[in-house]
Amino acid sequence: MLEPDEVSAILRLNELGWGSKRIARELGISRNTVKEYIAAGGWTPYRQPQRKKALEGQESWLKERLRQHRGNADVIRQELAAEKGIVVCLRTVERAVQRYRQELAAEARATVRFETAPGKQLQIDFGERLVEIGGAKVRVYLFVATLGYSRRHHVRAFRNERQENWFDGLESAFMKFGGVPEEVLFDNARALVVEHDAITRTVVFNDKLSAFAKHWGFRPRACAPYRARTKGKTENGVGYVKRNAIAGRAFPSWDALEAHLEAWTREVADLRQHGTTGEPPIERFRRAEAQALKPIVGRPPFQAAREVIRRVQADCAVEIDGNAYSVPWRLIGEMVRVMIADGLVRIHHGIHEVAVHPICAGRRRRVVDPEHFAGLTGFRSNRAAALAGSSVAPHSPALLRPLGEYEAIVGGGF
DNA sequence: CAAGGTAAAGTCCGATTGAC
DNA sequence: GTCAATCGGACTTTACCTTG
Repeated sequence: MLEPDEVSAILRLNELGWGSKRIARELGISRNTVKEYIAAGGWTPYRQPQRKKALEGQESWLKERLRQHRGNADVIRQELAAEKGIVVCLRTVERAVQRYRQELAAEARATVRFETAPGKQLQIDFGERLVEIGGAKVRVYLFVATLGYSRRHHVRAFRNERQENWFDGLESAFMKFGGVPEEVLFDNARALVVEHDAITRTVVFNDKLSAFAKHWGFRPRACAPYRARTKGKTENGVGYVKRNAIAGRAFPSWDALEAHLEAWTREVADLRQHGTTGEPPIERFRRAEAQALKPIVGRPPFQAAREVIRRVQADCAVEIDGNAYSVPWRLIGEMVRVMIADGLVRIHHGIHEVAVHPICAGRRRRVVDPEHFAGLTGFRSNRAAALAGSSVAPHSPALLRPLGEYEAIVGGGF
């Protein structure tokens, strides 16, 4: 590649009538080169090698995946191979996405700097902690919901991290705040995630949560595990509760713990001068967030579509919300799936629906289908046989109710 | 065509960071 | 604290271009 002034020298000499051979000799370059530049009529910039870029045309795809995978280039490399059949080394992907990193980092900073809009987001976290209750160390699962704008907390204590407790906690938060936010951000939501792909880092919520979210009208979001905990969050809700409300305290009973959490939220957490907002959460909530939440007036609780697993008790029934619902007596001791929806309690054993009852509103009631006791006439003879020392059927029911009650039921039903 | 130049791709390695 | 994942700098190889 010649410099522009060398090329202009060629052209000048050519204009003077010099032959290409002479010019080449004079300038110490090849005749081919002289002829080429004369033909071209001047200096041409060096034509870049037309080497194909391995990731040519993938710019927007890369950008999107980079965002999706929170900056993990190796994941993108794997997806490139799997989805597009483009096999390149990690470094190549690194270089390709590098320019997008800055953009994403700037966005991340921006989302930290700019506060969440009122009513926009509720952040949920479950944390466990040993708490002294009644003199014993008890494992307590703390459910903490924090409104993004006002930073107002709602705290509940549970004995486990089961799905129904997530729902219970959320519903109680909606009740307390008097509304539903646009989205709910789940941190560490093991009980609610069906699929958590470690490679692609995608999260699939289970159907139940989807239904719950639809029922209440919020959008569920999983907090990405990638560095989300440390970046941007100045205060972790559960950590704050653990340090400030629980640490160093002992409680005489579970009820006392719950009462304390409630009072602490009201008298301490709601009133504190928040480090970032510089305002007590309760004031900020009343000023702007309360009216920004979607009202819940007239919405029934989600239990309209609940599902629980129960073991059939020895009295031929399963207990749901303090009431007992009968099932066929042969299922005593078996695990059954109970679906509570549309005013009905539907009980499944395996794939078979074995009982349907209307939901009982009260407490300590028994809802009985006499059919479930059909065949119990053999019960007395079994029992008599057992008493006589003969073999007993494996599922021979050990009924807790007085025999007379069953007889009355069976007699009344037939 | 061979030699040499350029830019992209690939390789290696140390530093950093998060999980434990 | 260790360990592993990840990133980016420095270097090497490869692909494509120009020149002699």
